[in-house]
Order: sequence, then structure tokens, then C-alpha cells
Amino acid sequence: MSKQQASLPVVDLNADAPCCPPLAQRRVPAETAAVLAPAFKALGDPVRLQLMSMIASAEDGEACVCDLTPAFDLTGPTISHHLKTLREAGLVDAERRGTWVYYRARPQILRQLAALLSIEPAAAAKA
Amino acid sequence: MSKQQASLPVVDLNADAPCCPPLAQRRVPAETAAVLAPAFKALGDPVRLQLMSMIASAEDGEACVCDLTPAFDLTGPTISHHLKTLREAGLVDAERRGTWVYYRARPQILRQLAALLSIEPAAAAKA
DNA sequence: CGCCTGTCTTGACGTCCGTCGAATCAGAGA
DNA sequence: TCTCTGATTCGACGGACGTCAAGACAGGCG
Repeated sequence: MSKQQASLPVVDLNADAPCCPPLAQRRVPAETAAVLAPAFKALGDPVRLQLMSMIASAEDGEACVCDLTPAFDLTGPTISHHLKTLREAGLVDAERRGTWVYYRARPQILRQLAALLSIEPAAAAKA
Repeated sequence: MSKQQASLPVVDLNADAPCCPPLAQRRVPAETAAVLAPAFKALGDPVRLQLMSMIASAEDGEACVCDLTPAFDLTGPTISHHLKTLREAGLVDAERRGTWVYYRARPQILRQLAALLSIEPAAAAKA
């Protein structure tokens, strides 16, 4: 993470547009792949996948770092690093309120990723 | 992929069972995260994401390596390596027929991943 | 058989990633 | 203000990843 140029692009896939027909329906163009792959990559670590789930399934829609960290056998800095990765991938947002920092999922991008992976029953039956 | 060199385990998430409630609905357990994260990781590279799409959206449900390779500015061995990664993640199957090797998507796991990322409109409206 | 074409494996190289300890920053409170 | 607690950043280390060139393997065809 220390050297990747274009640092902290936040991936700006904030578009509410559907953005992508299912991967199995039309060939994903290189530009789309370049934008979306980092999000999948961010979910490609077990710790981050759990973090994402803990944040997205939290009661009030947000989770405090102080609740996230003790759920793993990892140091604070490591969890912070993973959260930064999720942030840079555009999967979560962070907000500081007083002493604590709260993370919140961005449902739009989750929906986009899900849509990309979705498979029409028709497509499966096409064979 | 961090440490398991159990060699081509194919991740055996062949189960047709739904396997996982949406990530935003219930906290993903560590074991599930360990099994599913490699699949996301495999999709976390732009080249592999495009390969996956080209295979999944192919006319007959399968794509020949000979059609895949020239679509990228990469050498044959590199494409082969990426295809192996997709295979080991359980995302595709390979079959040799004569001179050529054909790859085919596994819709089940794609559906599982999509289900994991899916967001109930209700959940989004809960806030 | 020998050659050719297509695909995969091997070995190597530079870069990126996951993790930690130490240092730093941000607020709350005495 | 000074200190304490929570969170992030910095610097470093080992291991994994993406890529390539070279070689090996597989099958078709003279």
C-alpha cells in the first residue's frame, strides 16, 4: 500500500446508475474491470470480509472501531489498516464522533457488485 | 490464499445450498469468510475479472484459451496462470478437447457470492 | 516417427500485501 | 494545561502476487 500510485482514489463509483450488466451477460470492458476489481480485492481477505459484514449488519448501520478490533486476534494498527483498505475501495465510510470512529457501509457499491455477479435463471438455462 | 497450499482444493463450495445469508443481514462467521474470501480475491484482479466475464458470457457457455489469450497484452503463461487461479478458486472448470482447452463458469458459486453481497431493500430502508 | 501448434509448468524478478511495534494524532476530562 | 484513551500513520519484515522467458507436455498431421 505504501507505493501504489494514484493513491486514495476512493474509486468514485458512487454512481447510482446500475453501471454494470451481469458479468455473465455481457463481457466486462477493461475500464469497468479496472474500477470494480479493487472492490472485490478488498473483500478478498477473510478479515476484511468479516469487518465488512460486521459493519453492514450492525444495529444502527454503523460500527465503532472499538467494537470491531476486539473481535480479532490482531493488533489495532492492523485492523485500522484493513479498514483503510475498505475505505479506499469505496466500500465503507468513516466518521469520527468525539473519541470514537464509526464505520458505515455504502450499500450502492455492494448492490453494484451483487448485480455484476448475478445470474439470470434464463442464462443458466440457456445451455 | 494466504497460507493454504493444500494444492488445488477447488474450495468445495459446490453445495447447492444457499450457504450464506447476505453479508449485511448476519455477521459472516470466520469459517465462512475463510472459504469465500479466496473467491473474491480471485475476482480482485482486472484481468481475471475480464476472463471470468468472457468465460461466463461466452456463446456456448464455454471459452477456448485460444480466444481468451489474444484479448490481452499478456503472454500465454500469464493468462494460463490467471486461469489456474480462477480454477483453484472454484469459479471455473477446464476441459481439454483435442488441441484446445475450454473453460466454463460455475454458476453456483457466482450465485453464492451474489447472494452474500445482496442487500434487501428493507435493510437499506431500515436506517 | 518427427514436427508443429496450443497450453501448462518452472524458475526468476520486482512489487504489493498482511502484520507488527513504535510513534503520532485527536478528543475528553481533570 | 497535562494526561489518558482511542485511532491512525510510519517503518520494517516475511511472504504472496503478477509477470515474463524458457522449457515441458499434449495432441494433430505429414
